[in-house]
Amino acid sequence: MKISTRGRYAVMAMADIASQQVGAHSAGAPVSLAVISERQEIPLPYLEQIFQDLRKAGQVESVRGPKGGYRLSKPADEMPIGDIISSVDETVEVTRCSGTNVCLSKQTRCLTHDLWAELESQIYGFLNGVSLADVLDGNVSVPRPINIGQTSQGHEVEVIS
Amino acid sequence: MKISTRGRYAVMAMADIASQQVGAHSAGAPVSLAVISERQEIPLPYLEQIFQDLRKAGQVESVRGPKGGYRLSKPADEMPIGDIISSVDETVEVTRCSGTNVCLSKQTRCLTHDLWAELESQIYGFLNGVSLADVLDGNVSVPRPINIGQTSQGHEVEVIS
DNA sequence: TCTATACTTGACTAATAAGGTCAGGATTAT
DNA sequence: ATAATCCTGACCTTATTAGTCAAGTATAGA
Repeated sequence: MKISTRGRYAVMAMADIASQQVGAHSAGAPVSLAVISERQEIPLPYLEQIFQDLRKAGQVESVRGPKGGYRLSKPADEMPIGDIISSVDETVEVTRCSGTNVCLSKQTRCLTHDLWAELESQIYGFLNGVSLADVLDGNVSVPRPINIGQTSQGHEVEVIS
Repeated sequence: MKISTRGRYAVMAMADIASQQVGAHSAGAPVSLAVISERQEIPLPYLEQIFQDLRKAGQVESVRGPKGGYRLSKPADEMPIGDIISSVDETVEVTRCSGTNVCLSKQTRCLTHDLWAELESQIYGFLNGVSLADVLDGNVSVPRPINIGQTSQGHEVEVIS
């Protein structure tokens, strides 16, 4: 399992823009892709591609012409990382019998299905619980789920303190 | 981001074996790959490949010859899904400057690094908190992290009850 | 002992997706 | 005008995934 460069680059670039903006305001001079490309070491044409997705998803606003560039469409603390990634990365893929196709019988195959669905939900939950501002503040770690319910005997969830 | 078929197939196959075993015992007749292949609709030669990994990682024991097959090396409730996936899937990949190479300067680029590291940790945490027995029992959903600490202003973590 | 059933090994191939490039066009500040 | 930008879509190259193949080796049972 791995994270695509598109998703990573998108977050890096958005963080770059956010770091250029004064305070939490989304105003200020737009940041050009040429500059981001150089600072973050991302190929310019690839960035252009990625920013089309971000723009279409409403994450950024573009300003054309000289001195143009992009700025965030919202303050960084109202911008969950999950939204950024969803904008450029097509969803988290899961199983064969996924999506609309609901499995009728509770067979082994589809029991595992629930597992992937829950994993997907966990990932989205995490990514949507972290904002771009959190990333800039280095404020990213999240308390581990507390084990309220039953776990099968013998298998303990490790809680890191 | 997506889950490879290797990882999925491994869990499906392990769940298949576990479902054939009486109770939580790891004893009982070994299950042949031919049977798993048919039940789970996984190509036999591909399964053979996957099971070599599982065996080398100590997740299963093999019995050769007629009436042979594989059985779990441990009771299903002592077998975290994370271990199964790690056995066949090489690790969760993260960033460019990952692994041993620690970033010295706290630049934008490496701030995002912390994010991916934490995501990885979350994923492993989830997968290791669910056992094969949990999957068979349909007992997979996990309480959402409780928001103890500070969140940046304006962005609220949604808690599903 | 023979044979069929199974696991074992490792090289090979085909399909897909990821990652990135290119050529040009549209807009606008100066 | 012109240069700096964004905008669009097709294209290419490479790595990975997914799967195949061709040989083995071990062993239960007739």
